[in-house]
Amino acid sequence: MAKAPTVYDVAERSGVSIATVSRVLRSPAAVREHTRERVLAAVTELGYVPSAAARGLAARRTNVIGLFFPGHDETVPDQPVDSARGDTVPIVDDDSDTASDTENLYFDEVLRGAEIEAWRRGFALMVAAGRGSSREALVTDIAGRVDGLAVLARTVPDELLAYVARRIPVVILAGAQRADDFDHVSASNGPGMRTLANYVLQDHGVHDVVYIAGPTDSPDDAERLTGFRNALADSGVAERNVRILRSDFTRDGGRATAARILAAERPRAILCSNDETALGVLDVLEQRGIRVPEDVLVTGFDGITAGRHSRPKLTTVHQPMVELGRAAVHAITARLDDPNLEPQAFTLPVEVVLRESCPRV
Amino acid sequence: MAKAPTVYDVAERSGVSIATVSRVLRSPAAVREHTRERVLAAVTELGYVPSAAARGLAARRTNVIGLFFPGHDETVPDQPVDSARGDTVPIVDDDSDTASDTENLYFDEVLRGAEIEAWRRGFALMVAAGRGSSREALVTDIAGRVDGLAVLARTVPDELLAYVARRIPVVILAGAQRADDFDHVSASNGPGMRTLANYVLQDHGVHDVVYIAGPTDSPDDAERLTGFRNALADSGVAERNVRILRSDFTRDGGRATAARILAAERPRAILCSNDETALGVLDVLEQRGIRVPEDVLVTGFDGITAGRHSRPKLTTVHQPMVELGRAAVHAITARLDDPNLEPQAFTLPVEVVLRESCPRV
DNA sequence: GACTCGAGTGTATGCGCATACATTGTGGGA
DNA sequence: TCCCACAATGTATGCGCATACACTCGAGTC
Repeated sequence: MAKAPTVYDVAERSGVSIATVSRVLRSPAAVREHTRERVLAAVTELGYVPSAAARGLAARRTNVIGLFFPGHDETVPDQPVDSARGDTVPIVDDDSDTASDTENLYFDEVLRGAEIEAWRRGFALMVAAGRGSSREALVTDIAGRVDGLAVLARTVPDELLAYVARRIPVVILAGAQRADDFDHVSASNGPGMRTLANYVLQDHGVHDVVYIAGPTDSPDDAERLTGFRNALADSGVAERNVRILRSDFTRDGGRATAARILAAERPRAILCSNDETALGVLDVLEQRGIRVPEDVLVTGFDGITAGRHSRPKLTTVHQPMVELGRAAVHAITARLDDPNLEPQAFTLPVEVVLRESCPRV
Repeated sequence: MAKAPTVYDVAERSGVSIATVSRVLRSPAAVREHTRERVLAAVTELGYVPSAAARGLAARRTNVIGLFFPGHDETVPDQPVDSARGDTVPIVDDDSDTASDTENLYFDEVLRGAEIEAWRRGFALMVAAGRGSSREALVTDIAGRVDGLAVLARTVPDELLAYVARRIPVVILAGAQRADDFDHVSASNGPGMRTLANYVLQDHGVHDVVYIAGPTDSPDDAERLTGFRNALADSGVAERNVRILRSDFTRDGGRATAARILAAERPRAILCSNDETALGVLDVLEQRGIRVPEDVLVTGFDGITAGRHSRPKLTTVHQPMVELGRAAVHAITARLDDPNLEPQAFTLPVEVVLRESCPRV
């Protein structure tokens, strides 16, 4: 790596001042064509690459947006990376680990959306995982590098967000719409669940229903539960005639809860507040030879990929994850354009996706 | 957003010089504890967040690593992001699009590995998708922001990489080990396929085999094909006794190729150079009532998640994608530490994963 | 008691760029 | 013909930080 050329080198080589070089790069229209060509030629010859640090310093903005997502360091070994030794290739049996492909996929799509939208608006995207230790250091480190920050809900403690939000716009992604000063982007959890539940209660005419809620600290879950209750009201079903249980959003939790449910009288439908729970329920039902959807209807929420491949395929409410990422970036840029905006809440539309576990009637 | 405080503000407030403030943040041990505490108190009170741009400029390094991956703008609409209008939730039928979860997942895991390793080494991670248009602008834009760049193979034209590589280390991820000046990180494609093919040829004793290769411009594919040929030699099978066809790495391509294969005499095994192709083959076999593995063995390569959920589950060679990401960052940091290193090639170990489509004998 | 030495801190400078302002050149209107 | 407006370019400055170097001061050293 030779020492990187600077505007000064380019200016000297093309016989202009550094201001002109800068203008060629930032506002080409302000420079005569002849001059511009000479400068660009020098740029290419020297292999000039503008320093984003210097530009950021001078322009007082970095044109970078940060995206914070939940951490995962537990799962990766601390060992150094090694090359293969020799050509030995082990042969192992099925490695199915259903745990790993849920949140990942969710995040992957959010990232995709954020990246696309950021690029369209002329920003680069920086990513970081929220980690258990020294989270604070990470957050301020990232905060110093970006013009705005999107944070997956509950990845970062509130007081830390507040600290960062004193300097740059912060948007909270896919959590609750809380009454705080942050911008929020999320999906219509309540209406989604309400529509799906009404489909079961009315179109399928099934009133004998169990609802499996998620952890109490999840704001999404609270909204979904409310949606379910609204559906009960819509359909004229008294809440005391249905069971509402709590699980923990995991597949294992779904299995355990399904076992509890089946210990009593078997319901005609089990509505789950997320897909993983529903997959766990399906596991238990299949294992006991209970047919889905003939004996029991099952539904989830989220639209994770695994639900498309389950047996039977899972009916669910699909969240627009790519759009969530895009909306987050949109919210940040909107606030950068006008810092005095009132705190905003974007609620993105969802879709009920009917598959085998609760088919179209 | 109030104007961000700087080292000068912190220095003034805590009654020290800016040099001391800087030292408290960068090398705390060099400052007396009493002083340090005063400075840190001022930092907190003012909500000081160091400017990465200024630091990067002064220190001549950004502590950011860039990750370039294949683009995907085609799939996302250009419309602005809207909030939900009212609470209308559409109800749609199954939306299965098998296309979307392959490369994504692959990239997601690479990203995960890169992010983890970067963080461990004190770097932030910036991501960008290689896009059709104005790729050049994007690349140099990112290049100016980072200390090193990891690029998914064939995302960026070679001459552009060469341009960037004049300034910062560039590592090519998961492509061929080409004879160029870049560092390379990839998986043992050849040995992986060789081992899997030998398992079919020897352990299963199946010699009546068709091999479906991928596109000719894929270096990974070339390595896999070589691995297959080595296995033929290992097992004493003449190449003229097997068929080698070419497809395009897609599920649709797999379907079409399977149809071609079945037009002639049906083989006992079909080895595919990637998982998607294999999934397409499975589609056709199931549709024609041909049993897998009883009638035909099928294998893939990559270890994508969809292969764990297929019917039957797909035997494959699993690439360590998280490790690829980590290794890429490792390679970059190694070169930053010692720019005079010879070009390196990391080849990461793979695993043959036996599932239903070609079970353990 | 003068001297050395090192720990702790301050002063001054430059990193590479954007940009306000100054300067020069050019054509059109009076 | 002279002046002015505007286009094109140059000059000078500061963005916020890291760091080389200078400086101070107190504890040893002899």
